[in-house]
Amino acid sequence: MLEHIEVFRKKKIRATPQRLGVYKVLCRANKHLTAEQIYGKMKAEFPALSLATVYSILEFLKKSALVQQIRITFDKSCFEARCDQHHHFFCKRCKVIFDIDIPRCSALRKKEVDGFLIEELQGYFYGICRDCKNKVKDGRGD
Amino acid sequence: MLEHIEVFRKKKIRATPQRLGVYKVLCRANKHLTAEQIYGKMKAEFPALSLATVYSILEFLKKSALVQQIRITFDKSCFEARCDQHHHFFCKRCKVIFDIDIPRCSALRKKEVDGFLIEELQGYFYGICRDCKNKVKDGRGD
DNA sequence: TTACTTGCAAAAGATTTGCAAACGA
DNA sequence: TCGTTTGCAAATCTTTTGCAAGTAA
Repeated sequence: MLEHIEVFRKKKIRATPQRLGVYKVLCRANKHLTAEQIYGKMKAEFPALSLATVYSILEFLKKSALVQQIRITFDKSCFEARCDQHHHFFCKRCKVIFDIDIPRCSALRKKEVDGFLIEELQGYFYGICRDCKNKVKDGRGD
Repeated sequence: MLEHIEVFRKKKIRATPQRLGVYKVLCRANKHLTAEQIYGKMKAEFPALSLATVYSILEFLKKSALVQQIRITFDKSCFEARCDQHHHFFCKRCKVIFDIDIPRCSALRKKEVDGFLIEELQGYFYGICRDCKNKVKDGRGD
């Protein structure tokens, strides 16, 4: 796996410690974090860091196609260091977001529908995740 | 078409003028409106109306399955008086939201994937709509 | 009558902005 | 050096909340 700084160099992105920090946190977490959560995970290493900077960096990394923003709940955004096409599942019970891949669906692959040019698709699925479903089935309503 | 008030009666929903107003505005607009836009369209008929009330009514109508909320852009929610399953397309150029129906896609119909129970799906498509695409093609970059 | 709704004002929470100081290349 | 980035504080914008007054059934 390419060192994070190498990823930046390849994209000709100026590698500041804060930018690398945000990117590393997202890569390592390997899941969906809010700006606030990223900020929290960076505070130890960057005591002077400001939340506004995290937002600004996330905006920049989005434009650089290193980070993706999703808004699967109505309250706040999450970010992840994965930019290939995939979809998301939100468990209404445990509130966790899962990645889902639906490889074979022609409708989701079309680049054009009714003259509309489709550049990007975000599939947001809502329901109950496997673990929560099993808990309910077993009568463990925790 | 059922009178709006009849829809409410069938669902045993108390029919206040403001609730009917929000619902009518959404039915008549037949498109996606923000809370602010709904509020704007109602001001003439309800001078005392407050935006907080619009939000509260929208929340209520959502729970009553008369209204659906979508969040296809990162900045604000839109509401529509259509609750059947369909998806949305956001034109990056003219910023308009379109409804799209993708009838034949098995992956989108599954009720369960990998043990995950899917209760709802929001498909958000992003791209260039037909009109904007044609304008670009014709060299009319307006 | 009475529980539910509305209007209002204020609060909350996420995100953005403006600007001076700091910094990477 | 110099244009870019960061930190900070304040602003903005959407949405929510608490509560008293009003209202549909």
